[in-house]
Amino acid sequence: MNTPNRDPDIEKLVLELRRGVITLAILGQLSGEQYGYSLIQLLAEKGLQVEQGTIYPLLRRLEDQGLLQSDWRIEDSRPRRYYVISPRGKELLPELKSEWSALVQAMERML
Amino acid sequence: MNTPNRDPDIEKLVLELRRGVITLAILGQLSGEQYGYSLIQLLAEKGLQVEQGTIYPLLRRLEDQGLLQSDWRIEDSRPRRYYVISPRGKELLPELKSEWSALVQAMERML
DNA sequence: CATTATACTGTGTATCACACAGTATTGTCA
DNA sequence: TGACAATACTGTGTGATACACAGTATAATG
Repeated sequence: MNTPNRDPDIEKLVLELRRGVITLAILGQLSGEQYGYSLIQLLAEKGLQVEQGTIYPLLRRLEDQGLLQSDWRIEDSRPRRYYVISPRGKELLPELKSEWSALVQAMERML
Repeated sequence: MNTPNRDPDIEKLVLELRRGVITLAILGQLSGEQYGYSLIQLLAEKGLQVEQGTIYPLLRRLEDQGLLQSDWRIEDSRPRRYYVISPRGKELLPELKSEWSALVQAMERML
């Protein structure tokens, strides 16, 4: 993975760009249930590449912070930990969204 | 400073959102010369609050990385360190911009 | 002449994305 | 059937970095 053949300077900057956004993306997508692996694929589909080593710890962290809920379930075959946004998360999401669009607008004024 | 009376959880998340963007904003604004203090005000005008403790180290770091150039000058009264984008920075900026809009678009699909 | 605004230099800390390593199960297809 | 890829997770370590906090010093303003 890791978008090859690209200037490593750019790579680092882009990584920092993406950084904060990942949490917002996850909260936005977890109105419906997802487990880690499916979430990675979902985000990739929408154009956001995120590593396993990023997603899994992040999901646990967000659950610790009370923004997500999870339960460990054995459907189908493999056991999977399913995550959904929590009430607290639902409460914060719109505010985060509006902060995001404020940021996007500020950037539009600057670029 | 520090946008008062706001949920500290949100504050932390917004901070992470803003994080990577600051570099992009600075590069975008330094087509014209600025010194640290004036840059802070310029960004604030456009809607991006950044602390002194963020800007000054960041400017030095970006110069170390070769994205900015500076010279120390005594105009008017006080001595000031003036920064401009470097050739290298000019080279990377468009690529960073397009990564940014890709990110914005991905977010639009998700929110 | 005291206070505020200007303008900078540090040091320290917490957060966090990702690298890397490891485990185990379930297809798939030759 | 047996190797290999895909699926699905846990865990540790590292590097980057925004901001807090502290300090210095000059200029403008009342």
